[in-house]
Amino acid sequence: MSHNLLQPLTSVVFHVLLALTDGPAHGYAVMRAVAESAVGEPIMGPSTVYGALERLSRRGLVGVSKADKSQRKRYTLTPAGHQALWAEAARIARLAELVQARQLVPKDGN
Amino acid sequence: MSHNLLQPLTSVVFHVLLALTDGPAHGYAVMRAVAESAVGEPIMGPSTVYGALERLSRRGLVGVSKADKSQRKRYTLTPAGHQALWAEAARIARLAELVQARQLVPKDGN
DNA sequence: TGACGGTACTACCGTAACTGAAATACAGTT
DNA sequence: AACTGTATTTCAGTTACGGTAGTACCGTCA
Repeated sequence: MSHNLLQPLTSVVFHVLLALTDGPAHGYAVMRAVAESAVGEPIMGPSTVYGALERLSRRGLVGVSKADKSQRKRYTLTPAGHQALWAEAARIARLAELVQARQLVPKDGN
Repeated sequence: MSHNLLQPLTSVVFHVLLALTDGPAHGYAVMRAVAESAVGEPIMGPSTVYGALERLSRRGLVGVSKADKSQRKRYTLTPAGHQALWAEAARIARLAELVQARQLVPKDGN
């Protein structure tokens, strides 16, 4: 139960959460992971990724903690975050099916 | 060629374009189709759907024409719109694969 | 005929989210 | 000391979404 009212996730948010499934990481590492998993989509600058991380922590989908004495922060996927990502994955799977059902073709030429 | 810089599409936009693959329709019909294909997602009111239609027509992804003497408008999927939907479908398929690769599980219990 | 419900669209406004550009800071190399 | 790469922050701008509400037209049924 408890339908997250956070659906659907935006692209940045999705990629950020996905990146954190590999384990905790600091922002810059998340940024690189996102850049990698979001190839083909418009490039997301620092403000986009860090902004998403901040909003996600406010919502409790990721946890933050100061890593060491450095300026770094450590971001972790919370259970709620994992759950939200899972829900989004399910949504995406549904969309993929919808598309299949329409037998969409890639616009003749090209 | 000509990578649409419109990626990724928002949920409303996706569902609106998808609805129009069945052929031209007027706004209210699109609204109902969207409500149907977007079950599980937060309900989209008139302003959301009509707003999306307006933005899409400005971008040339849908065409508009006054249907008959009534207040109705007829919305059509343009080639560009079809192409954008196709691109989004491809993106979604990629995301689905990404998720699979992580072997994401639905949060133990539940 | 006049109230009512369903169709069809429009207007307005607040808010949250994204994005670009740029600044800061620190570490290691050359 | 200059430079490159890591790591984060700030700020300002735009857009889009979503709520609420209002207009208008049509058929029907009492």
